[in-house]
Amino acid sequence: MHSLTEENYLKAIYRLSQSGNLKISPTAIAEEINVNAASVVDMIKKLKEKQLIVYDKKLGASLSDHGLKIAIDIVRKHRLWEVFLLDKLGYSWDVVHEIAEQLEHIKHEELADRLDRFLGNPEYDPHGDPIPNAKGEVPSVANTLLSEIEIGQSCQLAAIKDTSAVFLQYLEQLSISIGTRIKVLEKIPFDHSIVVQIGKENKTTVSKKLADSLLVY
Amino acid sequence: MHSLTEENYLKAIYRLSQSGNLKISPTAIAEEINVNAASVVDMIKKLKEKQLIVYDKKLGASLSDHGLKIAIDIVRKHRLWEVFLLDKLGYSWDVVHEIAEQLEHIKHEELADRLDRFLGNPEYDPHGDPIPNAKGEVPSVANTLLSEIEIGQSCQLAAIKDTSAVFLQYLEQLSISIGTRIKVLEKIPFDHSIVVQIGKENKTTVSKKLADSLLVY
DNA sequence: ATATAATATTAGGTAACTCTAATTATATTT
DNA sequence: AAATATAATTAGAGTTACCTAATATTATAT
Repeated sequence: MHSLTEENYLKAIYRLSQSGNLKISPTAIAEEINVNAASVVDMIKKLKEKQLIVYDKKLGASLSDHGLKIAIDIVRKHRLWEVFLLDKLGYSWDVVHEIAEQLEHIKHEELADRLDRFLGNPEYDPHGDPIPNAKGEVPSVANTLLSEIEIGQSCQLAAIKDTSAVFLQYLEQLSISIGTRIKVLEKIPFDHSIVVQIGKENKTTVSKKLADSLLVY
Repeated sequence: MHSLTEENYLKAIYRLSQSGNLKISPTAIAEEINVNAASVVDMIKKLKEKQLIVYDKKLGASLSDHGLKIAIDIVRKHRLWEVFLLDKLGYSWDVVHEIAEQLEHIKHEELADRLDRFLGNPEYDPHGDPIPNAKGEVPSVANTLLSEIEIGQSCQLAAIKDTSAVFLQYLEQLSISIGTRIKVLEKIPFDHSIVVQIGKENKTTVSKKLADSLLVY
């Protein structure tokens, strides 16, 4: 069996690889989970011995088949619990993540499947992230940023690239949630700010940084 | 903050005191949570320093006000999660306990209250144990054993005193669950076995040991 | 190509929780 | 009351996961 800490390292490596990180270095992992790089080196050694990852100083770390399976399983549970907390317990977007960080480590073979069925087999979590199915297959995901949408075009929010509380609270303030229709009205050359219309609301200006955190289709 | 391990020790002390244990000794705690008595002595020292328990070699351990509050909170969460697992996820009686052992340690102020509301504010868990409310008040509980019921009398199962899988599976086999009506038909002097009628079924003989594990009203 | 900066690694240590074995204290028998 | 059994405690050590500080390696810039 693998410990909670091991699971968190595997998840971190998975997330880094998903966000297109070419080389997953000890420092990158250290930043991801807020530990010292020296600790990461220790854990890399351990996970390598357990054959959950492959590590090469040049190429960085990557998950083995077994490691990937575990990581996807954690992510699946994390996202299912998020749906539960939001849909069933009425939690708000921005709190859900930290509780799911704890719930994802609850162990029981049937648990994820039962939860999945209970929630109506959702494909995406409250942040728009795809929920892997029981086989570990991951639904496809939008890969266009709001910042890439042309002037005059409309799109819908599919997912977000940041889950920090400040970010989620700001989205709430802007009345933006998954599925919200956004029309790009103008792009400011000076700082790449974008003037948008959110749903049926009046127009607002959002920063490049925000537009780079929103995935749309 | 208190660790998962500390919570488990507090819960153990609470459970021992609830089951009418006069003196809660290191050995008693050690047996309750399957650790070595020497480890318990260490932890007692720690919990005493944190003022979560009071300990006296003669009188044994007991919870302080603060310790009691924490213990009741854990028990509350444990039992609410049990209801969730049984009612919502369709788990069977005998599995529910071990998963709730993990879930009870999930931390978030509002969690227990939200779960409670979602489940419809249940007063008893699947084993018939009372669920403390948000204020820490514990609903009253039956305290008559099936073995104490007179011949000819009927009663209903209120709660059980054992949560082991073998016990729960045997109950299931006998079609006994919380609320089941049981009539005492005969008592065998030789070994104190009891002949009972379970619900509308034919009569069955159950051992003294079983009759001592069933709380009725 | 060398100096400088950044990263990776090793060495040594700490905290939490566990254990076994040895010791001391308390009960129970005889 | 002495002998014996049981329980409580202390001492010493192991494991996991973390840290800091020192060193080695690799990349970047001049």
